Amino acid sequence: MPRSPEENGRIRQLAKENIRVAAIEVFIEKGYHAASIDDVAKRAGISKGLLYNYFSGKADLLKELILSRIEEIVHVMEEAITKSTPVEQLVYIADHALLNVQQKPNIYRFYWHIQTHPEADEIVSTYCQLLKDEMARQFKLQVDIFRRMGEANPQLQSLHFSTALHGMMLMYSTYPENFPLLELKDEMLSRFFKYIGEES
Amino acid sequence: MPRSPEENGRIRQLAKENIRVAAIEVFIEKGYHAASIDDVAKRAGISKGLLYNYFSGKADLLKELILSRIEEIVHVMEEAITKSTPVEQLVYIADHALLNVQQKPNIYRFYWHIQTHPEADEIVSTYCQLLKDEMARQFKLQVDIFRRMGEANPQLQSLHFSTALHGMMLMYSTYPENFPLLELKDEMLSRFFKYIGEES
Amino acid sequence: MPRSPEENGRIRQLAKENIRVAAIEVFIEKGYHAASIDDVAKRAGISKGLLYNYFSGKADLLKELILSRIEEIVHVMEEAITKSTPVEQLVYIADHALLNVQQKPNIYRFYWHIQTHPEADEIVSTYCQLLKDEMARQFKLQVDIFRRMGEANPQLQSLHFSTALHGMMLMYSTYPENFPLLELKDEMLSRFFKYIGEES
Amino acid sequence: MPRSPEENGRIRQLAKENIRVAAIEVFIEKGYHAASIDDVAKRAGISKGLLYNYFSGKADLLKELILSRIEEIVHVMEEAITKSTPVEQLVYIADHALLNVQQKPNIYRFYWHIQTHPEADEIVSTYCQLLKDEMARQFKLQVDIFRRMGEANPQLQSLHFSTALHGMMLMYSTYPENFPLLELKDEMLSRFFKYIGEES
DNA sequence: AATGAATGAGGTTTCATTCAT
DNA sequence: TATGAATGAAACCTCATTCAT
Repeated sequence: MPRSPEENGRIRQLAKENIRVAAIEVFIEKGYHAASIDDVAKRAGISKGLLYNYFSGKADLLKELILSRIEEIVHVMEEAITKSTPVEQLVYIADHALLNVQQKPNIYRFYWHIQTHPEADEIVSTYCQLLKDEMARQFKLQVDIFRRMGEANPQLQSLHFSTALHGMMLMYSTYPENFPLLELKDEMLSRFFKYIGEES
Repeated sequence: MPRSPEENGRIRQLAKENIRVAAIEVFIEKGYHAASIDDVAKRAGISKGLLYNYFSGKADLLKELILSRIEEIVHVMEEAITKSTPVEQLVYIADHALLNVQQKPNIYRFYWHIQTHPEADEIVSTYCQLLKDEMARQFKLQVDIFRRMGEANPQLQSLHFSTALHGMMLMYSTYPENFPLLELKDEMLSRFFKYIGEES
Repeated sequence: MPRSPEENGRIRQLAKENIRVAAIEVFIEKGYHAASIDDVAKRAGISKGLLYNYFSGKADLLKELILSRIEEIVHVMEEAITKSTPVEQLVYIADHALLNVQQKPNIYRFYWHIQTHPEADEIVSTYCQLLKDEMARQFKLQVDIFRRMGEANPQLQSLHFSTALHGMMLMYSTYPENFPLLELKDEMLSRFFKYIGEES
Repeated sequence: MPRSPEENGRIRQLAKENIRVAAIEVFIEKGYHAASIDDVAKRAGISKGLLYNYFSGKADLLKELILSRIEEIVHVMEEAITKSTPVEQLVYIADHALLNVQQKPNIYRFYWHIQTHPEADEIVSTYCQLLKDEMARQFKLQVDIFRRMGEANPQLQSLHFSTALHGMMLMYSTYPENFPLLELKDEMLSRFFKYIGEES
């Protein structure tokens, strides 16, 4: 008696998730290019063949990871703009970004790594561009926040804010030991808002 | 009439430099992993075999590039500390860093990429660590500069300065189009030093 | 209410026939080697697993197709010898062969292809040999027909007849466009029998 | 001291020829699709890698074989039309074709095999088409010969001639044992020309 | 010093076949 | 009877590296 289609669908979803988790682990450890499909399959505890049942290749695997990443990014911004004041919105963005890099520095590092890599592979290139585009879109929203704060040059302020944030994230993810992330955040926010955030 | 040993050494150095230049070009275009030795040799206008005469392998090539990079970094700091005041020293550091990323964004990008994911073997990993170590050493020197400025928390200020700088460099090298690098630098420096740099 | 054994057998036969039809279609389109079991199963509208319920593998599938082909060939000759005169018998053979290649040039092509290159394993090779043997047996029967016509060298005449026929079939199946199959047949038959066939 | 470019060129030509010979042997034995690159390399006594140094893949290998085949075909027709009378020209064509199939039945079989195969591979498809095209072009030249003989329907006569010839070649190459090739040829030529060829 | 022919390990991908359900 | 998830062997291809010349 065959499995029901729903049961099969469930199995597929679990298997794909399992592979995605394995893939990001391996990609983080070895880098996307140095990682082999076999590495990923072994980590996921399955055969290479099965991996190809779910993903059409290494590029497809990366594509799906990037799409997930994009969703996360979108989600954060959506949450941020529900806050009531511009300052709170920016603080939320900063908090979230730093919390994220603190909890998973390697993931932040990995996506930046991917984004800074010259890409021979058409498909990967395309999806990396999507990620860049989404970050650009998010940046525009952040400019709006600064505009609502009445800044004279919201574009520049927003850029300043983002570079400061990414600078921290980058350095934290590269040198996570003894990095005074919270102090630095407070320092930065106080410079921006003459105000010291007391939240997490 | 055989060449003198010194002459031979000089020729050898020129040949190696030629290959190094070709290598970084190719690595930047394709990425270290995707670049082939043959690509590098062709770019340098020599045969694969001859390349192996100068470098013991692909990893060795990358190693030497990293060592060159370290030398550059050391050199910049050495220049910086010849300036007479701490502010001038920091301004020199910032100017130099930004000028550098502006002229060769891909080189900055490439080394950061390499540094955050030593995709190659053990030996490259070791030399990447050297690069990190050098950057850490340089950071300590920068802390001293801030200390000489009489800052209460020179460590934090220095970190703040570096993160801001690297944030800019990172974002500029990723999105070079329409990036107001100089404006942003002025904005940053003015916040740091209540002062707007009028240099280059 | 369980089905009777006969009913089961009949259903099984229908299922196998369905798969056979799908298989020859796919084999003709992609070639035996390039065709996948999954292609065949999809074309038949069933799952891979079920296909293995009816056929023990890809080679077995081809084997059964060859056996069907042999049956067809036997059948044609059986029909032919019911005709009353040798000439009618030969005309029937020629008509049938050419009608067949005209309607299904690809099938003729496929079996000739298979026969001239048993690309598969031992077992398929064996069954290809059966097909060759059957064609040899049929050839002998055709020699008898020529003998009954009183030909001095029936063997040679029969061979001449067959080569002419297969030459036409081969060329028609390879270049089906604008091929004057019927004219050519008339030309050939008239040379053989001083007679022009007026049938379809 | 490096080899001179000419020496290298010579080595390359020898190596390519060696591989071509190995390839056609293996393709004949196993069929193009069932043959693996490794089979060919082993037969040629070289590594897979070297094979890829000379040919960009299996399809490229076949391409070159087909191009050689086309050259041969062109050459035969060029020779034929140097003969003084149409009959001599046709006799030359027939003799040459049959001599060829007699000496290398497998090669004739192989190229027909290739030509009758549905081809997924774009490049192979293209070059097979070239072969077909060349055969079509040659056919036109043959029609001219029949026209010069004053035939009422040279097109049909030429087609008849070709189908008869290919029929023989096909059957001989499939059943080489005890095949009365020469007798059959004489039979055919005498029917065409009321004349029995006394040559080779 | 200089070449590129040659190797072989390792990577990606496909697919016939098995098997739990 | 029926499904498709799962396997693994084998195919194609690339490229760092070696070596005869």
